[in-house]
Amino acid sequence: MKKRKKHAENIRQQILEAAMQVYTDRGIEKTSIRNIVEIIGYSPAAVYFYFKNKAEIMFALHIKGFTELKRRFEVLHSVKNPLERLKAMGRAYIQFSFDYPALYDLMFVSEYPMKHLMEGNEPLWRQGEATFDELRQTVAGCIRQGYFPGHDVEALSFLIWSMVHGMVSLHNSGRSEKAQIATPQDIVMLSYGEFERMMDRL
Amino acid sequence: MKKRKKHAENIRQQILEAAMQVYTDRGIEKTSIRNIVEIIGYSPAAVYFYFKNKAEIMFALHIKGFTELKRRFEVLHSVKNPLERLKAMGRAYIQFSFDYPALYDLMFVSEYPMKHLMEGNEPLWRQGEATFDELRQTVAGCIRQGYFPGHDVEALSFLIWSMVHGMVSLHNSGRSEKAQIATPQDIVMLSYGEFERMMDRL
DNA sequence: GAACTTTTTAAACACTGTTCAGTTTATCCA
DNA sequence: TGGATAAACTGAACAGTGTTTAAAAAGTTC
Repeated sequence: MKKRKKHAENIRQQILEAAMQVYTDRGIEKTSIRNIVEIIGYSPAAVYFYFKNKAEIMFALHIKGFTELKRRFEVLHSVKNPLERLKAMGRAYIQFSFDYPALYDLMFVSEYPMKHLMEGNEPLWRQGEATFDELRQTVAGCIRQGYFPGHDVEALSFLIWSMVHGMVSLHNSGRSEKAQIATPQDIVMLSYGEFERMMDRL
Repeated sequence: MKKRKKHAENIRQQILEAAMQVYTDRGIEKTSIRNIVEIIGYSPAAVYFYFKNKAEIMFALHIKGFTELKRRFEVLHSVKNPLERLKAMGRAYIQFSFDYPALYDLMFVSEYPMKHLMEGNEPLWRQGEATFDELRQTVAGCIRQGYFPGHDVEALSFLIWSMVHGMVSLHNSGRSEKAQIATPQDIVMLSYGEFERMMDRL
């Protein structure tokens, strides 16, 4: 019967929803198997029928993050000028990190999802690669239209990603408070503005 | 008697040395109080006579990292041209992260040391601020000599720090493997080279 | 209704950071 | 030197963690 499969998938989703709830509301420290299952009224051992281990749960959560980020990027396909689209992607990326700081951490900082990948046979970070490819395509588009002369697509793409990730993760971990201008979020936006102007003159 | 104080300081250092050993050799996961004290033959409860909690131990460890980084930066004071010094600082920063990946994580990624700061009365991240100020001074020197016209010292400094931190932390967490050129370390060095050329034309 | 399979759980294991009531050890003063 | 006082240290426990295992409950099939 396929009712079984449907039920199993249902419980799986319930576990993930509860996990997401605990994780975003109470943080990584409080995200324990026992705290997750108490929401849906199951025993701790039950989750091991649906997931291999905690790393797989965290991995599944990090995929949900990528789904949302991808959605935000797709809207920007309407921006035809590749440089403008590139800038907008950066702003969208930063805004995503402001909206979902915990999720961002899971996607781009935490060891947990990567740990799960290493446990598998092929350590391919598909979600990360797809997102990076979106960036790479846009940078390639810029170069095709004459922007960034003399720069390498691969290295430049990684540079741009590192740029925004660096700002966002320093801010996220409470390490951006030393710049004396305005709020910590502002230093991120201001510095990104500086970077946009850098790109203009690249 | 001051023999007491000396003894106490001695044990404190022994704990920190053992902690550093476990942390760098076996990773953050295995860095437990019990694993630390078994090296020096003490009971787990003993460390709470010398440290408030584990966060304080990790904080002390992260300071040792800053001491080494500062040492590497100080050598570069001999480089008189500020732009050249800035570039060299970036390379030194990256090299430091390659040499001590676990320590780097503690200094610029991990929540642990920041948690300890929050527990204190004044959450001032002195080590981070001092290092950032070194960067700020160099950037200011560049601007004084006519480099980076029209750019803001504060925002540009944060941008540069974010740039190298982003590359390094993405690489450190195993998320830089998607670029198809050479080894993961190479993509960091290549992208940084790209950034150096960007700065030249800023 | 019996046989069989899928799902769920209670209980335990080996860990973790931390606390607390004692015990041992060292220092000080008479 | 002996006894009081303070410092240093420990064993045992608490509450928590991820995970495994055997057994029980529930659902499906004949």
